[in-house]
Amino acid sequence: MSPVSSSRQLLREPAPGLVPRVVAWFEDAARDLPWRHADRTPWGVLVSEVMLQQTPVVRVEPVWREWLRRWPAPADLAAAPTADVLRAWGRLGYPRRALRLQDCARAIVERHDGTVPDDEGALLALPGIGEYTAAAVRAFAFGRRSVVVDTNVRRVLARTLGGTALGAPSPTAAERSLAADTAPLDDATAARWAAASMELGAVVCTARAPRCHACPVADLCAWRAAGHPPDEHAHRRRTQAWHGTDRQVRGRVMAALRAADAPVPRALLADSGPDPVQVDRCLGGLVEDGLIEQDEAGRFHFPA
DNA sequence: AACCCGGGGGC
DNA sequence: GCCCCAGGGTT
Repeated sequence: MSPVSSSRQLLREPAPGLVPRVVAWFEDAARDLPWRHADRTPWGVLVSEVMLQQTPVVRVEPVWREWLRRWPAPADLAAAPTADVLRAWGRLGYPRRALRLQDCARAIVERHDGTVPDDEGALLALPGIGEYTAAAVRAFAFGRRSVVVDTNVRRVLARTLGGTALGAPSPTAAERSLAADTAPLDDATAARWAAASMELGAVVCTARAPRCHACPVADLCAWRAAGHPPDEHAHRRRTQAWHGTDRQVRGRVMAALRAADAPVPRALLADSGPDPVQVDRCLGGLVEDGLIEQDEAGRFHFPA
């Protein structure tokens, strides 16, 4: 590296040492996850990223394995009965993701000849692929530079560089800018940094009980240096209600249909919630979302 | 920007 | 019981 590019790098880098040390730590500490194996495919990476949206790794892994066994390529999922797709999704949660993943597979077949695109714009245009997932697929499937800003990266940067316990309640332009400035310029290192910073947040720099003693950059962490001040946005974070909500009722309906091998009459779904009006509202919503259908006899089932 | 959308496990 | 989790889509 020339002196000129070296000084540029140093000036650009918010905290000298952060990136190389986290990347070096990752070389040893990386969890052995199937979508990281050498024989991974872009499709497998994409599927993992969609499943990992709001669902922890330990619950995704077995479903991912079975999923890739059954539908190893986008064309396979595109051709599958939607009922099979929703059953295979199981209890990962947010089942609309399963519908979007199948729509995504169909779009890949139609627009890209069955091959996962490596272009960020093309990825973003696919159903269920947002800013984070497009960047992640580019980095992890294709080894390309992209700025990955997930909840882990936001927390790691907030702590090490910002000196705060957590990021803002929702991602800000300042956070994206900081992440962009932190990401190395070359493809290979940027892709490693993306994976490494996420991993650090997932297993060491965790939200609840961070393991600072095991952190490769504890000595340069601004949050640790400041004495671990509490989250200044705590009063603004709303924890989502669960008991008695439509989401809980919808989940019970989906679980009942997964357990059934034939269309289910409305009467057998009554215990999905205490309030019949709410149950009907949720059934209507699930139909609206394309997650369930109603036959001539009024019984509910998954789409064919 | 705010809201909706599952489900489970750690503490 | 509370909080968090490799977010996306809609309004």
